[in-house]
Amino acid sequence: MANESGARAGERRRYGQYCGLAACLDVIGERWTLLIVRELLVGPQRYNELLHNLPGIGTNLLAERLRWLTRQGVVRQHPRSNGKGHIYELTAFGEGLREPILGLARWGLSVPHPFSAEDEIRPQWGVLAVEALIRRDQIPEVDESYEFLVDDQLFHIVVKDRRIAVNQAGAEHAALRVSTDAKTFVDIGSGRISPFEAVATRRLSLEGDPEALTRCSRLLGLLPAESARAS
Amino acid sequence: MANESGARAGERRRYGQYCGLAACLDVIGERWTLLIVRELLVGPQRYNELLHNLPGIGTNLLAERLRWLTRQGVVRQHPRSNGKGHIYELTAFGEGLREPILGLARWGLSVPHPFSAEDEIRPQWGVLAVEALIRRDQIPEVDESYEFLVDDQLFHIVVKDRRIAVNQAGAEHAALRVSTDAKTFVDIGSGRISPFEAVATRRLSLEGDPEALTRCSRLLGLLPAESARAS
DNA sequence: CAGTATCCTTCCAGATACTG
DNA sequence: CAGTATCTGGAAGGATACTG
Repeated sequence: MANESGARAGERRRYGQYCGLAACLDVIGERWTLLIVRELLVGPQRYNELLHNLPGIGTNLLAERLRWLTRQGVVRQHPRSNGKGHIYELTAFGEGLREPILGLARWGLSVPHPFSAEDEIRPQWGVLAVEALIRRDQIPEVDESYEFLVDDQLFHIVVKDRRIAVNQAGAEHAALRVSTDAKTFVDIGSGRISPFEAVATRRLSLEGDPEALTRCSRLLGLLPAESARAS
Repeated sequence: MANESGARAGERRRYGQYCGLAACLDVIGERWTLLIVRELLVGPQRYNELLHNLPGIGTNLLAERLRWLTRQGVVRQHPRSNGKGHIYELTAFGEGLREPILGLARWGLSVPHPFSAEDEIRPQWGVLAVEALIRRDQIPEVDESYEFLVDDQLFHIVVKDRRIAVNQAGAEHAALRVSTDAKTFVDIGSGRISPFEAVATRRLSLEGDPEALTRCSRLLGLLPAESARAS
């Protein structure tokens, strides 16, 4: 009886258009909603983790959005083994937003002046940036993996048989190990600085095969594609 | 001096996150914005056309959004040859939203009950639905084209050398000509009815090679992929 | 920890009137 | 025709205090 104001199913504002995009926005178009999905794309999280990772959201909004996304089948809430509280995760349906969201994120990185100096940052957004930047048409022919440590987030890209996977945790035998802070990471992703420049200014440290760095940079679209010569 | 309330550049609500997706949503995340971009993805339009194709938007909102998108470099406004008024079109930067938007639209079509009976519809949304449904991994090996007449919108898909293009206007030698209304079209796209069912109930008429219909349906993901047998 | 309840501000829809 | 400006009720968003 309490949630009548903001969440009565089917009565919230709709575009009322017989169009796939409008239908999509009816579900995930409200403020904050897509950012919640973004968080869950990196992995399941608890309520308070989400609250922390979405600076500015306000607890009522988060609760309302989670309720809505659960009703819509985008998010699932399941009790934790210890019996205390629950954890939120994407359903298979919600996972279907991964590609379009990565596409939007890539576009966002290409916005002329996307960020302000006071903007908040969380290391997992670096994971997202990497996923967004991967060029499916620039996959190296060498099977190898690249490990990244962004603040305290450890993850890696695996290249195998010209296929790509991004995984949490460290890689066993990484051809390249990159260590940096989240801000530098996103700056590289948005083209504000080059990976080489970041190394030179000691904002980023590298370990491993220099050739692998070139392949990795190319994979992420940070260098001109294939066989282009430096000018 | 008049637009101080809603449109002072750079002062509007931002997420304030150092993240590509947040930056993207700072630009196109507000209500109606992405639908305006959708309209312009199909082709340039004048103010009043946009007003008509975005039922419910309200003239002030449209004006404000167009001003904002122009400032952001997503939309360009250029005077028409006859000197009267101007026409709005996407910039190259705005065009960069095509893939993610098509992805969102495809996802929207997969929402359980996306539409309501009173929803408005415009034929060009059918063009968008087709673009959204194209499976890059299911391109026929036969070079041919498929023509669609959706209400009064004529367009076609060209398959050539395993590459795809969607164009306005009719095709010269279409292997398949499909004629239907926009609602049926979107219903097929969202899987509510099959193309064959639409033919059987005379909501859709076909002309051309039945084999081409199968290839085209497969290309649009309306039939199980490759060599799968009907069960 | 995981949310509700409350209060206040901002944004949006729709109507309408106005300008070049 | 192609917009811009203004107004108003109502809905959504934001901050914070509070509860099981």
